[in-house]
Amino acid sequence: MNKKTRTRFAPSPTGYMHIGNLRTALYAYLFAKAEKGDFILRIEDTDRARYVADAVDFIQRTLKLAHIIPDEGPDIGGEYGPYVQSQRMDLYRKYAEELVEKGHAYRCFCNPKEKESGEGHGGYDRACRNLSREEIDRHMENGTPYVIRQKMPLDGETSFFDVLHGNITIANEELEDQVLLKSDGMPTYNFANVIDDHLMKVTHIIRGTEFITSTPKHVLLYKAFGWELPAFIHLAPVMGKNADGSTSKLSKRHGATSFDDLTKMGYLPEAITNYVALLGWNPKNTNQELFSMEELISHFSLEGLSKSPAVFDYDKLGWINGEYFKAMAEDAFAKLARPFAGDLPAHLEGKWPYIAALLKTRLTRLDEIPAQIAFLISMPEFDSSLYNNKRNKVTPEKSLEILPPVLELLESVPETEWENDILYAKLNAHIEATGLKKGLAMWPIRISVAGQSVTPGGATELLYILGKENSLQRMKESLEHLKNL
RNA sequence: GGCGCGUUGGUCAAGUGGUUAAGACACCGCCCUUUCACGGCGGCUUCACGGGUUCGAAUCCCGUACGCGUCACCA
Repeated sequence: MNKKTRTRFAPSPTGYMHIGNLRTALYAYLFAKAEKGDFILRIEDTDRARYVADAVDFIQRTLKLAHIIPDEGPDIGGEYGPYVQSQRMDLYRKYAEELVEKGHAYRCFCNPKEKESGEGHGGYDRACRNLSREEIDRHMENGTPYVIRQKMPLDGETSFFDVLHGNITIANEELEDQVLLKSDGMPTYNFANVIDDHLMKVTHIIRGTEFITSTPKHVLLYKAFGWELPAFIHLAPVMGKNADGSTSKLSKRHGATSFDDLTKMGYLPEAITNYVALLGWNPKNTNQELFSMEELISHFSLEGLSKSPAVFDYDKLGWINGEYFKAMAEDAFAKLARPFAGDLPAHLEGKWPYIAALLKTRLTRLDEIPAQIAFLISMPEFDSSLYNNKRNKVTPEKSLEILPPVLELLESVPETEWENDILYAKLNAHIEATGLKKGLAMWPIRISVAGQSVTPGGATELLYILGKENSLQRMKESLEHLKNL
């Protein structure tokens, strides 16, 4: 029987879930679940200087929102805890000492500030490899601060197999004697990572491509301990598009790049996850693009991962988000969208479900709502050129003929019958009686009450939303403007 | 600069020696239509370049260019 698949997401606590990190977490999660394995969350907080309070909490909340659920982690526990590296310091020291004992590492008492500039890795660090027993003891007795460095082979090469990239080989002389244990007793990423992945029985390491060149160092560590190597999967970065058309690794200057930012703009967590999954991965044997988390899991495979960078595209995210809106039930959408509409006058508040239904198929994200409904709250200034419409052969002059009788008709409609269907039926009857084209008559009506050419909903829908009094008032004022041309 | 990784349309991408080189977003056009949207139909634009190998190459090999990563007591 094969070993149970175990993957992990190992962020440092920065209080910010970059979309690239989220994607890494998602792939690790999807793979683990596709293989019926475990996904674990581990916090890599070994850099005291960069620690951000509450960041762990933030990470957990974000993963939960994105439906990426760890099987083991800081708040969940598990067999291989603790899952926060700062709580595992004794472990790292023990293993570092073991390496020193075996001759794969050594204490280095050099002060980095003394490092000669421009000499590459050949200078200060390796000198300590040859310290005599007496010199080491003397330093220890004096309490000289030290770090533990990995003793790299000086020749030969180290290679490893990457699932995406195949065999990768790097000459050992390129590898410097990296620090394993810092002078404050904390391990470095490159050390803690190996220890924890082994101890936590991680079988597949899924992480960013920035770690590809340090992987040989990790491999050497595994070998020094005599541990079995996990599988490596190095993901290409997520890029952002720059103003000049070039691309670079997605960062804040490209706009919203955190999961949090995106949800605040009105992208659904499910839509974000769906889109992000497709940014660098494609399912085999299907052109499907809309996936629930369950479908993502059932379709996921490492073969679908792309090894070249992918550019984050807000247009496509918007399309997917829109598809999610369309798939929603009307009442659920109305409820979800309401907070984005801001304060509404009472007469609009009551009609929110109706308004939301019209908005549902027209949105790419929820924060577009205020701009879409602003005209309902107050009549915009508009130019009479809006009465021109070539398809329906409408002109301002024509409108001036059409509007007065319509106004008269609408005034006769009782408040109680002021509903879309009734209004439509009455207007339609009038239109047929006068021999007008439907589009020709509806256009000026809509413009006269909306003051803009593009609106959510047609003429009668807007009349209904605005209400009789408001509609007629707007129409009268518009008519006055038209007469004064 | 050394080393490593990458390169199919504007973007995401399928493709694993023989295809009219899928599909999606965006864009454009048409249809539908009480505007827009939705929906339907159609169009535009691609294998970075140069050499090989082969009957045949987007697919294999070698260069070149470009991009990215890395060279920390950061992860």
